[in-house]
Amino acid sequence: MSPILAAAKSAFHERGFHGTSTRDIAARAGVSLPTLYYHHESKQGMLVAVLQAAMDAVLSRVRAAIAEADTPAGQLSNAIEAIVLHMTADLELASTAGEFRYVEHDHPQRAEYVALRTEMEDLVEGILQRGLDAGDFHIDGDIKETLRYLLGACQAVSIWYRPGGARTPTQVAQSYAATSMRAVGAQPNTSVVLAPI
Amino acid sequence: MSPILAAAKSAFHERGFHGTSTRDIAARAGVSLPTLYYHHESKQGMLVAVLQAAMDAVLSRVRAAIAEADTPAGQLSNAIEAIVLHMTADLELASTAGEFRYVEHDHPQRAEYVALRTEMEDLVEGILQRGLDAGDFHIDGDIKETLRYLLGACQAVSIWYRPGGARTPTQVAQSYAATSMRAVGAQPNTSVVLAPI
Amino acid sequence: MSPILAAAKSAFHERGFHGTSTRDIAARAGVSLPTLYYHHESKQGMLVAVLQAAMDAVLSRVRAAIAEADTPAGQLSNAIEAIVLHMTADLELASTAGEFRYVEHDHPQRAEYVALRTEMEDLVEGILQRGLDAGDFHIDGDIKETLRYLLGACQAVSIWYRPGGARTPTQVAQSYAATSMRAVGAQPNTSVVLAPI
Amino acid sequence: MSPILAAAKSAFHERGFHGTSTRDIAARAGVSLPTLYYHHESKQGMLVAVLQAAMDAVLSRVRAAIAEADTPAGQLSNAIEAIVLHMTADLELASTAGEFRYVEHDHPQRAEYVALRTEMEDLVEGILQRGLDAGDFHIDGDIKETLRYLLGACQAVSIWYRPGGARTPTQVAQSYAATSMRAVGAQPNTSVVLAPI
DNA sequence: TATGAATGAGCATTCATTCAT
DNA sequence: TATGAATGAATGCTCATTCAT
Repeated sequence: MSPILAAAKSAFHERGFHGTSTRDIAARAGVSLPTLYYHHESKQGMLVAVLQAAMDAVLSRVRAAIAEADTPAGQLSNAIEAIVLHMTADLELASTAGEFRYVEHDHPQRAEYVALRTEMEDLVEGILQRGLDAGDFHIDGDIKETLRYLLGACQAVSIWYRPGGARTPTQVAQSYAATSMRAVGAQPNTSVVLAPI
Repeated sequence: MSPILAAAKSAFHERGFHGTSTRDIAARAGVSLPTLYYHHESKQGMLVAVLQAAMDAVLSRVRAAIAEADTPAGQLSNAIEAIVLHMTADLELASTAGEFRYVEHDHPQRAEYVALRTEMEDLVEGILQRGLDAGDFHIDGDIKETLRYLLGACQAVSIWYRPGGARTPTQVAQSYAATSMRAVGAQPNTSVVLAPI
Repeated sequence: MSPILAAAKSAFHERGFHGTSTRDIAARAGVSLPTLYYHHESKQGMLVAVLQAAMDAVLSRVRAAIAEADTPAGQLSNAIEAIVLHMTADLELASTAGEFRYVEHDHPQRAEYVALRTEMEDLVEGILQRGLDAGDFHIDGDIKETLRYLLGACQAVSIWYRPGGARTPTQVAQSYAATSMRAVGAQPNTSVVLAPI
Repeated sequence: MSPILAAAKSAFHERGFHGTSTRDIAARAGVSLPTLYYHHESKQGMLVAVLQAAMDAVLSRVRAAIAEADTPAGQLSNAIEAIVLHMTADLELASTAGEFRYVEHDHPQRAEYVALRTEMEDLVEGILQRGLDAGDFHIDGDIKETLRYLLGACQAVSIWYRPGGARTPTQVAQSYAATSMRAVGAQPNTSVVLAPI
């Protein structure tokens, strides 16, 4: 990630998209204002670039995490761990996801980002579905609602987690995975532990 | 809630605090710009007023929901339902909670808001503690982590929920309550159903 | 004309629309920059307002000038005098007509301005037509081409005329009227002299 | 004319000097921005170069047009035709003359340009003077005023003329020449017809 | 000859806020 | 209570120009 995008990421994390000025970003990146525009179309373009980097990162981690297990329970546990580890590994990056709402509807890369996000949601939904079909999971209510419940809990990690706190990323990830397993009526999976990012 | 605060609430929901201009708010409220300042100290003052209204609402509902049950399981189920119903009852109001981070640290009412929020977290944490002590709940990991897991899942409702969707507020609330019960290793509570807000 | 529009008129005259900054205008008007925007939509809005004032002025003068004569020759002579007097009376105002090309095609008032301009052209063209029909005028070539020839000569006055020069506005106007009469093959009209503006 | 100057000419025609950015010019010319500065001192330098090319073109045509006739009437008619043909032959080139006002007063080539323009004006003024002396022309008012009248009418051609319209360049030129002859009280000259450029 | 990368200065416009009424 | 009018400061962005390569 370029110094400019790293600066944008950091600024968006601290102040939000609309609370961040392009001068903020330039100062953090140690470049002049016009240099920002030599490398990026607009402030919104920087946001989209950061969002895509974040989504690329989490998506590839989730894919890998799923591939490392062969039961729905193992896959869900691994996926939740991967998502939480993504959150804690780069809080600034992960937290910008909430700023997606400020991307204009007709932005060229918006649909692309949504497609990636949908792909990730579909990956987890697929696990849920297979776990239900196999009788490994037991939920009531809508499968999509359960999906949102799980992903919502994980998303919130970026709100409260601070590095150097009482719990390590690995501890948080394992705890969230175990809680998620219970939430879908499965036995907690303890066999595989993902390495911290 | 005054027309001005209702306008602010709506604007903050749609565009975020920094994305909302005072002209936005005045136009939505149908008043002139200076009228805003007759009733409120600043834009930030309007945000704080909205946040407090939201916290007052959810806190009183959660208190009432807890009082209606006498077991940790029943209380937790009711509390989750209350929180989710609060989210769905006034999406615009509930969603502004995320804008709290933009309240300046030395704002007079900031501590007050934090105290209310802490009170609500403590209420739910107390339920968890009593449920664990009684052997009704079974979690691993930190109790505060579990608390954040549950509240994070609920908070996210304001991100994806849209009125008029496939699921009614009551359905969502019951589904979230049931999932939360499983998440803490308790039997789903089906006896009490809160009325929609 | 408001101080702001007078400032804009003067600045557009000296530096052209694109060469004029809104700070130029504000400084000339003795107001702050935002005050400009309290009274006008945009820089372009100020240009349009100035253009319309100019067109209103010349159109009403031309209408009156035509009404004061009852032969095509007298009307043409008077109309040319009126146009030239308009040019010399407020050089800054008249010279902005050339900036019309920078008004965006979809500007709300653009069509309105064009309509007024067309009305003025039609007034003069009508005189030409009646003079030709009556045998008072003798041209070869297209009537519209002759119209453009006459109006083009008059328009150029704003390029070279400077107040306080060797010739008074009245002298210029009479000279232009006489030359125009010859250009359309009519006898110079010497009976009526318009008062200077 | 180099691709860069051709691009500048076209851009200045469409948007004016101040409305044209160097990026506009570079993009039209298909070169990078610094390449512009390898070939030209500044944006203003490009304007001056275009202006000189235009003046060189019209001046040589007018000189030749005058040389082809031996009476003031013939010379004036030919000169007007030459000027109008110059306008219609390269509208973009001719129309930039109006941007001369944006050349800074101390620009090295400014005086040179003014000298050429004065030479052209003097050529036509000389014709007028000789025609008056010979009793071929009859004007009232100032000779310089008549000069400006004629040149102003011609200059305006670049404002309204569009290639492919109802009238050919030759028709316009002849019509303008004939009108100009009448304007100076001379008989229209029909003997010599300049070839279109 | 050409250009990728950079920048100080400036652009039109909007910001939250105030004040006289 | 309310607002027309105003503004200092900042906004996102572009300008003409330069420099190292």
